[in-house]
Amino acid sequence: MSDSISAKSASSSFQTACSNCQLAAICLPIALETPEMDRLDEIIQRGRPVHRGDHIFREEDDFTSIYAVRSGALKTYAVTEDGREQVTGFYFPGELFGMDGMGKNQHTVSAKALETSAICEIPFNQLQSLTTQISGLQRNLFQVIGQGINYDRQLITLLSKNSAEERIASLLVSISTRNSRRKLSASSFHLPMSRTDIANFLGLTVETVSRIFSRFQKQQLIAVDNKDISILDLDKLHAVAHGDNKE
Amino acid sequence: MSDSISAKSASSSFQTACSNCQLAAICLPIALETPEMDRLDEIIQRGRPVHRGDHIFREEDDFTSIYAVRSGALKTYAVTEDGREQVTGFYFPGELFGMDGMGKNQHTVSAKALETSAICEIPFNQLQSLTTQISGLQRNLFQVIGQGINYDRQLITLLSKNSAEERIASLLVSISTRNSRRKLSASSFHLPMSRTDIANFLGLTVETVSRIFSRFQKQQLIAVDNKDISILDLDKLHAVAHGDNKE
DNA sequence: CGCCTGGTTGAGAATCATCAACATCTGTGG
DNA sequence: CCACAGATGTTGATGATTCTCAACCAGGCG
Repeated sequence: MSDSISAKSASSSFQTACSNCQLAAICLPIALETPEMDRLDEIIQRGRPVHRGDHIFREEDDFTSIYAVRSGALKTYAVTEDGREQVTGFYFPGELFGMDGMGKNQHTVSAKALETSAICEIPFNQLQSLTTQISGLQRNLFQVIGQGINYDRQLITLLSKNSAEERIASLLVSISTRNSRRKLSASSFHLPMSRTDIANFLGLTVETVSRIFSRFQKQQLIAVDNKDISILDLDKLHAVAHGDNKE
Repeated sequence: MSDSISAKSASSSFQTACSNCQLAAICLPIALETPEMDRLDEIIQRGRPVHRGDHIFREEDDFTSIYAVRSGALKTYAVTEDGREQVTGFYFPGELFGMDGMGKNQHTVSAKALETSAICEIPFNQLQSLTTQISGLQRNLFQVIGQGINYDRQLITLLSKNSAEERIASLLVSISTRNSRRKLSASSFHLPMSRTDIANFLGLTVETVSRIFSRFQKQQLIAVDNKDISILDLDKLHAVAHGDNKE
């Protein structure tokens, strides 16, 4: 069900103008007037839907654009020198990615669709010149970038300080929170990524992830049906995520 | 010795214009013409030297400026909900910090001097308006920010994938590399931060850090004299950092 | 139908944390 | 200038968490 939406409705779902897009408030946390929105709209390119496994860009590709997820989900990852993969992020509708390319004018990670997805491409040069014309847009852009930096910092703390249980609880809470920002269910959702991806992202092994999912289920925190997750006790899960469940 | 420099020479060392600053190439990786450099110079504020333990800014302070290290060293850190500290970075001369505030217009970390240091403050609003006037500066700014993002991503990978030995070797290699960019010795340097800070930054305990320093010393990779480090075998240390020393 | 990928579960091993004792360094006041 | 206290660093013994190796199960696709 979730991947039939974007595939078919090419002219409705995926050609929506920013001014009609329900995600605009998430992508662009400032209120733009309609004429300004339209100018932004003009530079945004909406490609055909990408399918599971397709790349939006690859490591070392030239950095030309940043991207927003319209529907679906994807991951970014880098390949370490010894050939292992490091998943650096999961992205859901309304979220921006691709800023990793700003530093060297080349992407430092690859972006791959986890399921059929629709993507908005925002050419960076054009966005940059728009920022000089639309007041507040530059500030806004810095802000969005800054949020990405803060998110990374949180991940660093998570990896550096938290146990496997805490990491996994945090991820579930994070997905739940992001879902509710998009007016979707905070308690029941489908994980688009594999256990391997989750493990990789959180710096754990698949086995550990699997075990902890089972443990959480036994503790009545969540119900797991393969990739379908129901959060049964969000408060307690939140407590586990923050390590304040022990005392 | 290292902390008597900036304390005394208020008018020479610490009032140097950007155009005379040997670090300019590191701070601002574009070549600016002299008149442009001077305009940048005008907005940059050079405060009095800060001393060990002084804060440059604190978590939740308003975000007004980004900063460059002129001399000395500092760390950024956040305090987690349960009151523990998470060190998020160490900064050496020529390096920029403070971008963490862009996301919310408030700093999300605190910045504290590890030793007597001189800091350049660059008011962000003024920098932003300069970017509209000096061609290439905006691009440059994005680039510097992007480098910060890439650095964070590397840290994420380090924390997620690497053993304690690999993390510590990586940190030593990183400091060595950054030293040589500043034309200082890549093989012999003074660590400005405590073992506790190192451990915290790398997601380890002090004991583990201490043990691994000893181990590296036994293996003739480094010589440790308290906070003075000599790298005896950089190649091998590099190999340890990348985990390709085992086979 | 059977293969192959992805996920689960178990047993044993390894790494790193914890607890504890002790050494060293710093700086402060007598 | 020395003595002492507190902070910082080192080392050892023990234990917990997580990884590794291995077997097994389930589902999707040719």
